[in-house]
Formats: sequence, structure tokens, C-alpha cells
Amino acid sequence: MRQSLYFLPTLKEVPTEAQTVSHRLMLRAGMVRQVAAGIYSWLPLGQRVLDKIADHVRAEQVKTGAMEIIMPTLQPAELWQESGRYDDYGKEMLRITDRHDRPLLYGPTAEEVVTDIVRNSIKSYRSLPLNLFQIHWKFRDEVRPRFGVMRGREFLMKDGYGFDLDEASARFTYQKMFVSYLRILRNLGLNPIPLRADTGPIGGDLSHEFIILAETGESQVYCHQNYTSRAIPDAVDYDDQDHIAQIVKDWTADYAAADDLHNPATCKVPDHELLTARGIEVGHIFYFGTKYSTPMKAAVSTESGGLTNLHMGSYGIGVSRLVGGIIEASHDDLGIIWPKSVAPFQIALINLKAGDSACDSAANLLYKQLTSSGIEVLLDDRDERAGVKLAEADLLGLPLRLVIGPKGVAAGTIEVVERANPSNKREIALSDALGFAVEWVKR
RNA sequence: CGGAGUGUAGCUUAGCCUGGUAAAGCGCUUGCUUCGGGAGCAAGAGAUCGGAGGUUCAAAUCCUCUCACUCCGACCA
Repeated sequence: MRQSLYFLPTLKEVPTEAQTVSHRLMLRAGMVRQVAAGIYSWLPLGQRVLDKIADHVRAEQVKTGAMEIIMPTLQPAELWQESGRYDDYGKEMLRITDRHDRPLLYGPTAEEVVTDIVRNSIKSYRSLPLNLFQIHWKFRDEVRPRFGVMRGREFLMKDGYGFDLDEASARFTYQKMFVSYLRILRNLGLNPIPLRADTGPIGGDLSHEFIILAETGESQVYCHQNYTSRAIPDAVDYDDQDHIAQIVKDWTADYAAADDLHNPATCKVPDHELLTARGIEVGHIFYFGTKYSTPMKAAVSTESGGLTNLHMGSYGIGVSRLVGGIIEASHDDLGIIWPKSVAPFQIALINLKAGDSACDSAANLLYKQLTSSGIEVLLDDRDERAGVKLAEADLLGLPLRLVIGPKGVAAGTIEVVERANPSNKREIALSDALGFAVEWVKR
């Protein structure tokens, strides 16, 4: 993408409304604009990051056997009356009335809708297990939206729903999701920590939340320091029940709790091994048995010919929240530092002197070569001063920066620097740049 | 929902207390000079001062109501 043609309205100064680091950087980097409290428009750069994260989520979820669907944002109140949550959910649920005075709601989650789909379509234990997910917008009318996209009212979430014949099978599904969530977050360049959690309004008896550490996190976390270095297997066989159970066991062996469940009296971790930090909740998984299937009569016939209610779990990852969360966890004074896996572009190719024919032709050639190698490049071909371009490149935080300037071009060199490692700036031969960049991106 | 604040040009803000021709920096447009870390000079465009009432000869400024946004707390992917 040529920056001269790209819609990328960056800001030099910070809008007053933004108090949180990630919110400021997202506004300044032209990723989002606020439309109303807790409601945002995503501009091209932000949209790309959202897509990247969704792709990671999708890829890893599909490996577990889950299937992507998409359900409506507006749901009929009837379904929620059936489950009993219509009255329980409270003011966070945005209730709407259509022209026929029929009560609707903007879905804050979709247990009811998905249960309705499944109960109408699945009649036999032979069709189980079934795991359906969507990546879609939710609305929760938070009393107090804040922290930019991290606590919006409208947010993009991956919500998945598992349907199993019995508790044992449902627990296996839960464990697969547990492992899948670790993998997803790791693939996004994050260090996840699973915490035992309260089940909240969704209900149920088994729940973990996944948090990532960041100074500005909303919750206080107490966990064994092992969590910051524990390995997540690269090769996971989601069909192997023992293998999956073992990973979950490893990852739940050590103490980890948010402040609501932390009890210094019962916490056995010695002080020097206890990590006390702030965290951002980015995922939450629940097993809640037949909480919905019973009132909504979602049952299948069993092998012996009877009927049994489905055992269910729900599995959420805050996709839009992750954008803010990743920035909270990865930035410096100058701007964002994107992990390679979610960066909106892999490479910032900067033509320091647009208009200079030698620079232009070197930049254009390399841009075309990189692009046709399948690499996402943002070419800064704007007629701006060098300082402006470099400062904006810092702000945008693309992982690898290639700088073409008149001096370098004359000497046949190009400057290379990683955003995450600015002191390691070096010149390489212009002729090696393509090969270097392709290798670097692959790495 | 309780408490505290803020609304003036695209962004950051001054002016408000003590009423009297709406101001600056950044950004934007044009020209010249500059040109490897957010340039300089010059000339422009851009604001019914969140909205509605009221007081007054006169309201960004004072009063009343209202809307929006932000922050702290309780709640949440």
C-alpha cells in the first residue's frame, strides 16, 4: 500500500478524550475514531489488525473441530424469556422495539440463538459433539465505557458454543478450548495466564479467564511466576484426550487468581515466587452443563433410546479488546510496537526523499518486489520531510523498517531496523534487501 | 447508578472570575526557501464558542434547563 493513497489520518496531538495509552495510540495512529461513548469506527489500519487477530482465532479454532457460523446481532426477546435471562440480564442489555412493537435486543452474547439453532437441527447423539463459533459484534450497554476499545459498548468478539452429549465429553471440549485459547494468545505474541474464574451471569460451574499482563490492566492478578515462562506446545493433537488433558493440567497446576478469588491466607506460593501484576482479561471460557438446554428443551435421543439434555459450554475471546490489549502490552514512548503476527503491515518501507529520482526508483522497485513476494508493505512515498516520516513510522509501529535515502542509494545501501529493537540499526546492500526482508518476515 | 470534571476551528488550548469587534500553536491550501528525526518565511481558508431558554443596550463570559464526553467508584469479553 502506498501511504500517499492510504486513508491514514494520524494525529500529532492527543485528543483530550483519550486517557489510556492504547486509546491514545490508536487515535493517533489513525486506527479508530470514536463515534459515541464506547462506540468506535475502525479505519483501514485498525480494520487490518482486527482481521489479523480474527484470522488467528479462526485458524486455531478450526483445528479443534469448531465451525464458524454467523448469527444476527439483533435477537428476539422470546428466546431470552425462554432461557430466563431476559429479566436477569439487566440494563446492560440493549432492548429495542421494532415497528410491530415486538421486543428485540442487540445480542450481548448468543447462547439462546445458538441453542435454538441446535435444538431445531440436532436430534441424535450421533450428531455430537458440535462446536459452533462466530466472530461478530456484540453490544453491552456498559454503565461506564472506558479505555478506548478495551471497554467499549460495542465490541468484536469470538463467541463459541460447545454442545456435547454428557459432562465428560463437554469437559473434553472445555479442555480443547482451554488449549486452543492458550495457542491463540501465544500466536498473537502474548503471554496468557489462565485464572480460575467466577462464572458470572452466564452461569455454570467451571470457568477460566485468560488474561495478559499489562501495567494498565483492570484486574489485579496473583500467580506463580512460572506462568510467565511456561511452554505451550506447537504441535497440538486436539483429538488426543490425554494430551489435551495433560496440557490443561500443566497450565492449572500452579496458583493463579484474580483479586476477587485471591486469598493471601490460602495462597501457598512463597512471596518470592508470587507474581503480583495487573492484567487485562481477553478471553473467558465456561462449562455450564444443561443451564440453557433444560429450559430451552435442547435434547437429543441417546444410544439407548431415551432423551437427554445437551451439555454446553461457551467460549469467548474479545477480538477488539485484544487490539487495545496488545498495544498496552507492546508500545514505547514513540508509539506502537506490533508483534509480527498482528501487524497491519509487516514492513514500513520509507522513501526518505520522495521526488528524488534515484530514491523513487529504488523504493518503487523494492516495493513491487516485496509486494509480489506476498509481503504486506506500507510504502511511505509521501512528499514529507524525513523527520515526519520517521516519527510516524515509530507511531505506527510496523515490525520491520526499511529506509531508503539519497545517501544510501548513492552508496547502494538501505537502512534496516526492527521496531522492537531500535538500537540494532544497520545498513545492508540494497541488492540484498529483498532477500533479507523475505527471510525476516518468514522467521 | 453514586461522586468529580470538561464542552471555543480537524487537533491542543487561551479568553470566562471582572459581560463590550472570538485568539494562538499544530494541521490544511498557495508560493518561495529548506530537506536523514515532527522546518522557516509570506499569504490564505477554516468557529452561529455543545444546545435551548433567560438577564442585559450588549453574553463564549452571568442565571436556568438540557445534551454530550471524560475521570474516580460498584459491574464486565
